[in-house]
Amino acid sequence: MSRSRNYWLVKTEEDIYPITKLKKDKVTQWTDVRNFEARKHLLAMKRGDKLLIYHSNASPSGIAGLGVILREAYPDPGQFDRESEYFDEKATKDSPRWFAPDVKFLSEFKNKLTLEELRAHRELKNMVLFKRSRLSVQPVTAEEFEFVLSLASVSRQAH
DNA sequence: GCCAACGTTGGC
DNA sequence: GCCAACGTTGGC
Repeated sequence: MSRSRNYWLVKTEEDIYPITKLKKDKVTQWTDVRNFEARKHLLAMKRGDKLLIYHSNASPSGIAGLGVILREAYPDPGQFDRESEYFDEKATKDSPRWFAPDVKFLSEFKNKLTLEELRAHRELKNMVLFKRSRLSVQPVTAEEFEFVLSLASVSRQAH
Protein backbone atom coordinates (compact mmCIF):
# COMPACT_ATOMS: atom_id res chain seq x y z
CA MET A 1 0.00 0.00 0.00
CA SER A 2 1.46 3.33 -0.93
CA ARG A 3 1.46 6.20 1.42
CA SER A 4 0.02 9.52 0.41
CA ARG A 5 2.33 12.43 -0.05
CA ASN A 6 2.64 15.00 2.68
CA TYR A 7 3.21 18.72 2.46
CA TRP A 8 5.21 21.04 4.67
CA LEU A 9 6.21 24.63 5.15
CA VAL A 10 9.81 25.37 6.03
CA LYS A 11 11.23 28.74 7.01
CA THR A 12 14.52 30.23 6.05
CA GLU A 13 15.82 33.67 6.86
CA GLU A 14 15.85 35.58 3.62
CA ASP A 15 19.24 37.19 4.24
CA ILE A 16 20.86 33.89 5.28
CA TYR A 17 19.60 31.31 2.79
CA PRO A 18 17.12 32.70 0.25
CA ILE A 19 15.42 30.55 -2.39
CA THR A 20 17.63 32.14 -5.04
CA LYS A 21 20.54 30.42 -3.29
CA LEU A 22 18.68 27.09 -3.26
CA LYS A 23 17.95 27.58 -6.96
CA LYS A 24 21.66 27.96 -7.61
CA ASP A 25 22.64 25.05 -5.32
CA LYS A 26 19.83 22.83 -6.72
CA VAL A 27 20.02 20.64 -3.58
CA THR A 28 20.86 21.62 -0.01
CA GLN A 29 21.08 20.06 3.43
CA TRP A 30 18.25 21.58 5.46
CA THR A 31 20.33 21.92 8.61
CA ASP A 32 20.38 23.91 11.86
CA VAL A 33 16.84 23.22 13.05
CA ARG A 34 17.10 23.04 16.86
CA ASN A 35 13.54 22.75 18.05
CA PHE A 36 11.89 19.51 19.11
CA GLU A 37 8.60 19.94 17.37
CA ALA A 38 10.26 21.03 14.15
CA ARG A 39 12.53 17.98 14.46
CA LYS A 40 9.51 15.71 14.68
CA HIS A 41 8.29 17.08 11.38
CA LEU A 42 11.70 16.80 9.72
CA LEU A 43 11.82 13.14 10.72
CA ALA A 44 8.36 12.53 9.29
CA MET A 45 9.27 13.85 5.85
CA LYS A 46 9.43 11.31 3.04
CA ARG A 47 11.20 11.45 -0.28
CA GLY A 48 8.91 13.24 -2.71
CA ASP A 49 7.11 15.33 -0.08
CA LYS A 50 6.70 18.90 -1.28
CA LEU A 51 7.64 22.01 0.66
CA LEU A 52 6.51 25.59 0.67
CA ILE A 53 9.63 27.63 1.21
CA TYR A 54 8.99 30.63 3.41
CA HIS A 55 11.25 33.63 3.84
CA SER A 56 11.22 34.98 7.39
CA ASN A 57 12.84 38.18 8.62
CA ALA A 58 12.14 39.66 5.24
CA SER A 59 10.29 42.74 4.11
CA PRO A 60 7.79 41.51 3.55
CA SER A 61 7.98 37.91 4.74
CA GLY A 62 6.18 35.25 2.72
CA ILE A 63 6.27 32.09 0.63
CA ALA A 64 8.94 32.37 -2.02
CA GLY A 65 8.78 29.05 -3.84
CA LEU A 66 8.74 25.26 -3.72
CA GLY A 67 11.09 22.45 -2.86
CA VAL A 68 10.90 18.68 -2.61
CA ILE A 69 12.46 16.16 -0.23
CA LEU A 70 15.23 14.29 -2.02
CA ARG A 71 16.79 12.45 0.90
CA GLU A 72 15.05 11.75 4.18
CA ALA A 73 16.48 13.14 7.40
CA TYR A 74 19.90 12.00 8.61
CA PRO A 75 22.04 13.36 11.46
CA ASP A 76 22.75 17.08 11.06
CA PRO A 77 26.56 17.37 10.95
CA GLY A 78 26.66 20.74 12.75
CA GLN A 79 25.73 19.15 16.09
CA PHE A 80 29.07 17.28 16.19
CA ASP A 81 31.23 20.23 15.17
CA ARG A 82 32.67 22.17 18.11
CA GLU A 83 33.34 25.08 15.79
CA SER A 84 29.73 25.27 14.71
CA GLU A 85 27.26 27.63 16.27
CA TYR A 86 24.89 24.64 16.12
CA PHE A 87 27.18 22.34 18.10
CA ASP A 88 25.32 20.29 20.73
CA GLU A 89 27.41 18.73 23.46
CA LYS A 90 24.64 16.29 24.30
CA ALA A 91 24.72 14.79 20.81
CA THR A 92 26.87 11.79 19.93
CA LYS A 93 27.33 9.87 16.69
CA ASP A 94 25.57 6.92 18.33
CA SER A 95 22.72 9.04 19.51
CA PRO A 96 22.35 12.17 17.44
CA ARG A 97 19.83 14.75 18.56
CA TRP A 98 19.26 16.77 15.39
CA PHE A 99 18.45 15.78 11.84
CA ALA A 100 18.40 17.29 8.38
CA PRO A 101 16.86 16.14 5.11
CA ASP A 102 18.15 17.07 1.66
CA VAL A 103 15.87 19.52 -0.11
CA LYS A 104 15.82 19.97 -3.86
CA PHE A 105 14.78 23.20 -5.54
CA LEU A 106 11.55 23.03 -7.53
CA SER A 107 10.49 26.56 -8.34
CA GLU A 108 10.67 30.18 -7.37
CA PHE A 109 7.45 32.19 -7.42
CA LYS A 110 7.56 35.28 -9.59
CA ASN A 111 6.04 37.18 -6.70
CA LYS A 112 6.46 36.24 -3.09
CA LEU A 113 3.12 35.44 -1.44
CA THR A 114 3.26 37.74 1.55
CA LEU A 115 1.95 36.96 5.01
CA GLU A 116 -0.59 39.73 4.55
CA GLU A 117 -1.91 38.17 1.35
CA LEU A 118 -1.97 34.67 2.83
CA ARG A 119 -3.89 35.94 5.85
CA ALA A 120 -6.52 37.46 3.62
CA HIS A 121 -7.73 34.08 2.32
CA ARG A 122 -10.36 32.16 4.28
CA GLU A 123 -9.09 28.94 2.71
CA LEU A 124 -5.83 29.37 4.60
CA LYS A 125 -7.18 30.51 7.93
CA ASN A 126 -6.17 27.32 9.72
CA MET A 127 -2.59 27.31 8.52
CA VAL A 128 -0.12 26.50 11.28
CA LEU A 129 1.83 29.52 10.04
CA PHE A 130 -0.65 31.86 11.73
CA LYS A 131 -1.25 29.84 14.86
CA ARG A 132 2.29 28.80 15.69
CA SER A 133 4.22 31.71 14.38
CA ARG A 134 7.59 30.55 15.71
CA LEU A 135 7.56 26.98 14.40
CA SER A 136 10.09 26.73 11.59
CA VAL A 137 9.01 23.38 10.12
CA GLN A 138 5.30 22.74 9.99
CA PRO A 139 2.73 20.55 8.26
CA VAL A 140 0.49 21.93 5.52
CA THR A 141 -2.67 20.20 4.33
CA ALA A 142 -3.05 19.11 0.70
CA GLU A 143 -5.85 21.66 0.35
CA GLU A 144 -3.71 24.48 1.71
CA PHE A 145 -0.83 23.47 -0.53
CA GLU A 146 -3.01 23.42 -3.66
CA PHE A 147 -4.57 26.74 -2.73
CA VAL A 148 -1.18 28.36 -2.26
CA LEU A 149 -0.16 27.04 -5.68
CA SER A 150 -3.25 28.58 -7.22
CA LEU A 151 -2.30 31.95 -5.72
CA ALA A 152 1.21 31.60 -7.06
CA SER A 153 0.02 31.02 -10.61
CA VAL A 154 -2.25 34.04 -10.31
CA SER A 155 0.73 36.19 -9.41
CA ARG A 156 2.68 34.71 -12.30
CA GLN A 157 -0.09 35.65 -14.74
CA ALA A 158 -0.19 39.16 -13.40
CA HIS A 159 3.11 39.97 -15.08
C1' DG B 1 15.45 48.16 17.10
C1' DC B 2 11.38 46.94 19.73
C1' DC B 3 8.78 43.74 21.81
C1' DA B 4 5.09 40.00 22.04
C1' DA B 5 4.84 35.27 21.82
C1' DC B 6 6.46 31.24 23.18
C1' DG B 7 9.94 27.31 23.62
C1' DT B 8 13.55 25.74 26.86
C1' DT B 9 16.11 25.45 31.08
C1' DG B 10 16.84 24.73 35.67
C1' DG B 11 15.79 25.46 40.70
C1' DC B 12 12.92 23.72 43.87
C1' DG C 1 6.59 18.06 37.68
C1' DC C 2 5.77 22.98 38.21
C1' DC C 3 6.74 27.31 36.78
C1' DA C 4 9.71 31.59 36.76
C1' DA C 5 13.41 33.24 34.33
C1' DC C 6 15.62 33.39 30.30
C1' DG C 7 16.58 33.27 25.37
C1' DT C 8 15.00 33.27 20.65
C1' DT C 9 11.94 34.02 16.77
C1' DG C 10 10.04 36.86 13.77
C1' DG C 11 6.61 40.63 12.48
C1' DC C 12 6.50 45.26 12.34
